Amino acid sequence: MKYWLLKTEPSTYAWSDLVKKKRDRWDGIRNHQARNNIAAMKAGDAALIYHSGEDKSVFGIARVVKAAYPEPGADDPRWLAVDIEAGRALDRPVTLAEMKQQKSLAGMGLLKQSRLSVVPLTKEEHDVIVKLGSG
DNA sequence: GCCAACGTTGGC
DNA sequence: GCCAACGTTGGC
Repeated sequence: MKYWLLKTEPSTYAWSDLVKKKRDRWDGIRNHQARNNIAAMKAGDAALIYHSGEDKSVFGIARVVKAAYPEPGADDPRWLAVDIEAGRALDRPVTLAEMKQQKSLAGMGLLKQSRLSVVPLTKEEHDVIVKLGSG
Protein backbone atom coordinates (compact mmCIF):
# COMPACT_ATOMS: atom_id res chain seq x y z
CA MET A 1 0.00 0.00 0.00
CA LYS A 2 1.26 3.43 -0.98
CA TYR A 3 0.55 6.93 0.27
CA TRP A 4 -0.06 10.06 -1.78
CA LEU A 5 -0.89 13.70 -1.52
CA LEU A 6 -3.26 15.15 -4.09
CA LYS A 7 -3.28 18.89 -4.53
CA THR A 8 -6.29 20.84 -5.69
CA GLU A 9 -7.35 24.44 -6.03
CA PRO A 10 -10.37 24.63 -3.71
CA SER A 11 -12.24 27.12 -5.87
CA THR A 12 -12.10 24.55 -8.66
CA TYR A 13 -12.56 21.31 -6.76
CA ALA A 14 -12.46 21.01 -3.00
CA TRP A 15 -12.45 18.25 -0.42
CA SER A 16 -16.10 19.12 0.27
CA ASP A 17 -16.93 18.38 -3.36
CA LEU A 18 -15.43 14.92 -3.03
CA VAL A 19 -17.36 14.35 0.19
CA LYS A 20 -20.62 15.29 -1.56
CA LYS A 21 -19.95 12.94 -4.42
CA LYS A 22 -18.46 10.27 -2.16
CA ARG A 23 -16.60 8.79 -5.08
CA ASP A 24 -15.18 10.65 -8.04
CA ARG A 25 -12.65 10.63 -10.83
CA TRP A 26 -9.40 12.50 -10.20
CA ASP A 27 -8.47 13.80 -13.61
CA GLY A 28 -7.11 16.75 -15.54
CA ILE A 29 -3.49 16.01 -14.67
CA ARG A 30 -1.38 17.55 -17.43
CA ASN A 31 2.10 17.22 -16.07
CA HIS A 32 4.35 14.31 -16.90
CA GLN A 33 5.83 13.84 -13.48
CA ALA A 34 2.40 13.95 -11.86
CA ARG A 35 1.17 11.49 -14.47
CA ASN A 36 3.98 9.11 -13.61
CA ASN A 37 2.89 9.27 -10.00
CA ILE A 38 -0.74 8.69 -10.97
CA ALA A 39 0.38 5.64 -12.92
CA ALA A 40 1.76 4.11 -9.74
CA MET A 41 -1.50 4.48 -7.79
CA LYS A 42 -3.36 1.31 -6.91
CA ALA A 43 -6.73 0.55 -5.38
CA GLY A 44 -6.41 0.69 -1.61
CA ASP A 45 -3.74 3.39 -1.54
CA ALA A 46 -4.34 6.35 0.74
CA ALA A 47 -4.37 9.91 -0.59
CA LEU A 48 -4.37 13.06 1.50
CA ILE A 49 -6.29 15.91 -0.09
CA TYR A 50 -4.49 19.26 0.03
CA HIS A 51 -5.93 22.64 -0.91
CA SER A 52 -3.58 25.14 -2.55
CA GLY A 53 -4.34 28.85 -2.81
CA GLU A 54 -6.24 30.41 0.08
CA ASP A 55 -6.37 27.34 2.31
CA LYS A 56 -2.94 25.77 1.93
CA SER A 57 -3.96 22.89 4.19
CA VAL A 58 -4.60 19.15 4.16
CA PHE A 59 -8.31 18.55 4.73
CA GLY A 60 -9.03 14.87 4.52
CA ILE A 61 -8.13 11.34 3.64
CA ALA A 62 -9.27 9.64 0.47
CA ARG A 63 -8.83 6.12 -0.75
CA VAL A 64 -7.93 5.04 -4.25
CA VAL A 65 -10.71 2.75 -5.48
CA LYS A 66 -9.62 2.30 -9.08
CA ALA A 67 -6.05 2.24 -10.31
CA ALA A 68 -4.81 4.50 -13.10
CA TYR A 69 -6.62 4.30 -16.44
CA PRO A 70 -6.61 6.50 -19.54
CA GLU A 71 -8.60 9.64 -18.90
CA PRO A 72 -11.81 9.57 -20.92
CA GLY A 73 -12.01 12.37 -23.43
CA ALA A 74 -8.40 13.48 -23.05
CA ASP A 75 -6.78 14.67 -26.26
CA ASP A 76 -3.89 12.29 -25.66
CA PRO A 77 -4.65 8.74 -24.45
CA ARG A 78 -1.51 8.77 -22.34
CA TRP A 79 -3.08 11.08 -19.78
CA LEU A 80 -4.30 9.11 -16.80
CA ALA A 81 -6.95 9.37 -14.13
CA VAL A 82 -7.78 7.43 -10.98
CA ASP A 83 -11.01 7.04 -9.04
CA ILE A 84 -10.96 7.96 -5.38
CA GLU A 85 -13.44 7.81 -2.56
CA ALA A 86 -13.77 10.24 0.32
CA GLY A 87 -12.63 8.80 3.63
CA ARG A 88 -12.73 10.76 6.84
CA ALA A 89 -12.00 14.44 7.21
CA LEU A 90 -9.16 15.38 9.51
CA ASP A 91 -10.42 16.70 12.85
CA ARG A 92 -8.81 19.95 11.83
CA PRO A 93 -6.94 20.98 8.66
CA VAL A 94 -3.16 20.76 8.77
CA THR A 95 -1.60 23.91 7.35
CA LEU A 96 1.41 24.17 5.09
CA ALA A 97 3.12 26.32 7.73
CA GLU A 98 2.70 23.53 10.29
CA MET A 99 4.08 20.94 7.94
CA LYS A 100 7.09 23.13 7.22
CA GLN A 101 7.83 23.23 10.93
CA GLN A 102 8.01 19.47 11.17
CA LYS A 103 11.53 18.19 10.80
CA SER A 104 10.15 14.79 9.83
CA LEU A 105 8.45 16.35 6.81
CA ALA A 106 11.45 18.27 5.53
CA GLY A 107 11.99 15.83 2.69
CA MET A 108 8.37 15.73 1.62
CA GLY A 109 7.71 16.16 -2.09
CA LEU A 110 5.14 18.88 -1.54
CA LEU A 111 7.68 21.10 0.15
CA LYS A 112 10.43 20.43 -2.33
CA GLN A 113 8.36 20.82 -5.46
CA SER A 114 5.35 22.93 -4.72
CA ARG A 115 3.99 22.84 -8.26
CA LEU A 116 3.68 19.08 -8.49
CA SER A 117 0.01 18.14 -8.09
CA VAL A 118 0.44 14.44 -7.28
CA VAL A 119 3.09 13.78 -4.67
CA PRO A 120 4.19 10.47 -3.16
CA LEU A 121 4.38 10.33 0.64
CA THR A 122 6.19 7.86 2.83
CA LYS A 123 4.09 6.09 5.44
CA GLU A 124 5.90 8.15 8.06
CA GLU A 125 5.04 11.44 6.34
CA HIS A 126 1.42 10.35 5.97
CA ASP A 127 1.21 9.35 9.61
CA VAL A 128 2.75 12.60 10.84
CA ILE A 129 0.23 14.68 8.89
CA VAL A 130 -2.73 12.58 10.02
CA LYS A 131 -1.56 12.81 13.61
CA LEU A 132 -1.23 16.59 13.38
CA GLY A 133 -4.82 16.72 12.17
CA SER A 134 -6.15 14.51 14.96
CA GLY A 135 -7.71 15.56 18.22
C1' DG B 1 19.28 20.82 -30.32
C1' DC B 2 19.62 25.25 -28.02
C1' DC B 3 17.70 29.06 -25.83
C1' DA B 4 14.86 33.19 -25.20
C1' DA B 5 10.22 34.48 -24.45
C1' DC B 6 6.14 33.59 -22.49
C1' DG B 7 2.45 31.29 -19.69
C1' DT B 8 1.03 28.91 -15.43
C1' DT B 9 1.14 27.55 -10.70
C1' DG B 10 1.42 28.55 -6.11
C1' DG B 11 3.59 30.58 -2.03
C1' DC B 12 4.50 34.88 0.20
C1' DG C 1 1.01 42.20 -6.57
C1' DC C 2 5.29 39.99 -6.86
C1' DC C 3 8.43 36.42 -7.66
C1' DA C 4 10.41 31.67 -8.08
C1' DA C 5 10.04 27.43 -10.35
C1' DC C 6 8.73 25.04 -14.15
C1' DG C 7 6.74 23.82 -18.60
C1' DT C 8 5.89 25.04 -23.39
C1' DT C 9 6.57 27.26 -27.67
C1' DG C 10 8.93 28.90 -31.51
C1' DG C 11 12.91 31.00 -33.91
C1' DC C 12 17.34 29.90 -35.31
